[in-house]
Amino acid sequence: MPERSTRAMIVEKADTLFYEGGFEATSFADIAAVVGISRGNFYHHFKTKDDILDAVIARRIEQTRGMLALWEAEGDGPRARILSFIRMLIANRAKIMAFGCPVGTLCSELAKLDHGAQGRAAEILGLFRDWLAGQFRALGAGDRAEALALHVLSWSQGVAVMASAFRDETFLHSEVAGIEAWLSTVPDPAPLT
Amino acid sequence: MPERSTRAMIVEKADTLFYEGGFEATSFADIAAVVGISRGNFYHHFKTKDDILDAVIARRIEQTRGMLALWEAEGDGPRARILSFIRMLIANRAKIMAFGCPVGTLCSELAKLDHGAQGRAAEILGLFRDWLAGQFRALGAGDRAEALALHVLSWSQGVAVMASAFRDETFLHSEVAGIEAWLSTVPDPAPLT
DNA sequence: GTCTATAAGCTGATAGAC
DNA sequence: GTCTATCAGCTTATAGAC
Repeated sequence: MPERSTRAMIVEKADTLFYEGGFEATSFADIAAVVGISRGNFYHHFKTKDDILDAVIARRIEQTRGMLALWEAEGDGPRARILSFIRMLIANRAKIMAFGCPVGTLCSELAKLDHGAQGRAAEILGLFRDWLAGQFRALGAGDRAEALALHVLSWSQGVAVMASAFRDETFLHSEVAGIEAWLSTVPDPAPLT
Repeated sequence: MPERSTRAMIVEKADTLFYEGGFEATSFADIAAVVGISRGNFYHHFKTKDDILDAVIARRIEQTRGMLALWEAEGDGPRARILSFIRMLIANRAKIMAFGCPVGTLCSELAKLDHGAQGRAAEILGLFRDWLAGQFRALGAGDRAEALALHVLSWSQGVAVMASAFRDETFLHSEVAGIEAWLSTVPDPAPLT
């Protein structure tokens, strides 16, 4: 299936370019140049730029599902699984300091563009929220599981924004340590939220 | 000074458009249409689009300084002053849910564009950080004042990203309540950070 | 200080040869 | 399935009349 290969390559490169340069600022010419095809050929695979965005979001949803399933399978208990999520901030720190969180920044950009795909992009955050809520439930958080999940997700989004604004790796590490310390108090965290 | 008036109007309208639609997606034509001048006239006041961005950032820095000075003058003690900052999230909730935080989203966009003004935009966050750190010092936080300031700033950035991604006002209110509850434990906050 | 007219280049998108 | 050639429209930016 040579067709699927080229198409998959376009989506993969577009994903990276949308992340590192933004959706609107990335042109067909940019993607075509990286993939190594002509602009004309492009339209054999995708009719509009929005179609590429849809494919990129679908790819990210699929990859997120795969990652969550992996953490679910490999993590030794819910606390360790939540740590897998938090430590993404460390594992991807170079890219996060340069470009922020791929999902958070895409949601922000699409919101400003008043783009119809904004809701679908937010679904990726929803996958993390639901998975994290499941882990907190397993920790005995009960009704507060979803609020705790949103809190961790929100905290990590804030860290990503700040780390990229200030390009400050020390801050990133100390906030991750803060999240981990907070997590050790769950399911009975102090005053929060 | 009729010149300054037109120039000031351009900066004011550009500020709003950059916030609500993004810097790159906003064209000279968009700004000119809102201000009510021709595109040609535009270049009498600003030579390049980057010049407008510089002016917008300078305006935001000035307005932030003014706001911080007001909170400083009117706030009844450091705890009340920090609450003034936190409650911006509530006061501006409609715009935050639609477009995120004006400063955080601008920093994120400029980072992706690899724009030279990114550092200047981050200075606005720096103003908040330094002011908050001063308040935490006044609360007796000592050496941890700056870390606590960054934590509040980061927390509020995360809330802004999540509130706009999910368009969820309930979440926004409950996180603000969480920040306030956490603040009441300072200068001796639990496990944190 | 504001306007119209215009330039050169990039944008997303199309048509049609191979 | 990939290419070249082309389109209309928009972009930032300039020149020059009033």
